[in-house]
Amino acid sequence: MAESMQGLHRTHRCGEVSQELVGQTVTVMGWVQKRRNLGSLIFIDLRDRSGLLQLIFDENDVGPEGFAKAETLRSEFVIAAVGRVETRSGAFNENLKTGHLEVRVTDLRILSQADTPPFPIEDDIRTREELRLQYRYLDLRRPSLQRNLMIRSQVANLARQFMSREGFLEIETPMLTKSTPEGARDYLVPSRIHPGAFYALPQSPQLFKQLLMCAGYDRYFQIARCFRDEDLRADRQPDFTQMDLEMSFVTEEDVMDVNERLLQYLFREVLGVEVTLPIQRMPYREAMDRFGSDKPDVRFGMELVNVSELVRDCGFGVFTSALAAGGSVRGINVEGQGHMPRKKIDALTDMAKGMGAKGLAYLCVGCGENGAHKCSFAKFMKPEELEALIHAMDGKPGDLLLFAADKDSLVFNVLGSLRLEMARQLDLLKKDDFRFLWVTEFPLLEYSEEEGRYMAMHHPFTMPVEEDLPFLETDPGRVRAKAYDIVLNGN
RNA sequence: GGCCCGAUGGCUCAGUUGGUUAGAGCGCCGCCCUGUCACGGCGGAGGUCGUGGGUUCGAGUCCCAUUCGGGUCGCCA
Repeated sequence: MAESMQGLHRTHRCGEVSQELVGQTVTVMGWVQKRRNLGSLIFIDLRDRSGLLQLIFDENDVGPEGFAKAETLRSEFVIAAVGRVETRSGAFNENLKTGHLEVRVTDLRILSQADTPPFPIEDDIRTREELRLQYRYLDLRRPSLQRNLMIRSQVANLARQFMSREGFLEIETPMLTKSTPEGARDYLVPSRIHPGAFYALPQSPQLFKQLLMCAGYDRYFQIARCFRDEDLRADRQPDFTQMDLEMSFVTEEDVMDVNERLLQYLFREVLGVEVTLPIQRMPYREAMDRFGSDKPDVRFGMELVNVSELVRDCGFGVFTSALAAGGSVRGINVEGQGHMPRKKIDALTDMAKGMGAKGLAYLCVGCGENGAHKCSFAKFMKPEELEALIHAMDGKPGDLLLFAADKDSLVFNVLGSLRLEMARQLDLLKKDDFRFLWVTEFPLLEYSEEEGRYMAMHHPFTMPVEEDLPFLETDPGRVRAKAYDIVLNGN
């Protein structure tokens, strides 16, 4: 039997009950997180989006009827409680914002009873996602999810303030549109008026923002929903939100500057993290050479080393044939991991093979008997060639050197992924370390083996770098674009 | 779409070479408890082992099919 909240008015959220309110009467409403029944004393942790607050029920304060009602409280009951704020007379709970306080309840109403939830409403649960989604309204009660959506709201709010100060207009663009030739597949919506015809949902507001610039709106931004009809990944949604902006009469520098200052502002206001400007820049070519990725995680080193020239004439066929085919041989030095068990190295090899590599060459510096090297290809190389290789990799005794030999794109992919995998295994990725990076000078075009022609690497709305214009006809793959991406910790 | 993995009480999992009555922790229910906050104590309920078929004296366990889910690759600025 649910009771009405008639006549009651909430005075505070749970997390807002503070020291200054001690002695005052408050009215709080929320969900029962936890009940601790000690017989003639009942403690309830009350939850709302602001946090937890302990309620105490004593028959002397709440009366026999109220106490009997309190005894029926269970997880996720929605209740209203009136009572006096007190400093706890028992031990404090230092894990709680309100851990020194409690509310001694004088009036309790059960606004809604609840079934036992199918999974606990708390953080760090291991319940499978399918079940959480089935009970989405329960999952969304969990503090970490509430925090995510609250931060998102805060970010949107701050971004609007910032962009407005910078002279940007927030303009909404259509959802039901014609297909735009971007990389992904469009979502289609059938048209009622034109049978057989379809609207496309926008993959981005790309065309519209360019129209707005043509029309003289000068600076535009939008917190834009985008739709891409591709298969999902753990970190990929078919519809997502992006901060979209466009500016007239500006250079790349101006665009990067606004973006940098926006990020700095958001990180400062939301996380209290100070991002130092300007953000480091790195050409695409360098990012690939050093990190094997166009979105490098620069929180740690383990950079790729090109050893192609060193091994060009060595006796190891895997290396020489890859070079003969126009590829390269590159390596990474996983410092101090030379004694990694063979099984784990094999797992890395399998990972490389999964990405299309034929194998993975390894060298454990000085980890064999009597300080010899443990190495998958030592027998194909002269000792001095091996030493030169170790020297080039800056290998010290106890280091693990991993080599990939193939065409460049594959070598980058394999070593870039192994680099990240090793960093994960060695716990090198600190969560509170924020390393921004601009990757610049992306290639304009990329050769598609599937299509048998050059295609736009990012999207077809990118201006080529002026000095590369002569290569557009002769060597299209060489043309750089005025395209730049900002990367944070490899994302 | 290819390949790999999984499905056992409400949740998360264990279950040996096929062999008595399928277990654990948490949760849930009841009784007791005035300072708990992972409360504590005692007692209890709850599972046709995803579905269908097969092998066998006997299947949670082996085989086939199927459904659902996850990962990965393809795909995706």
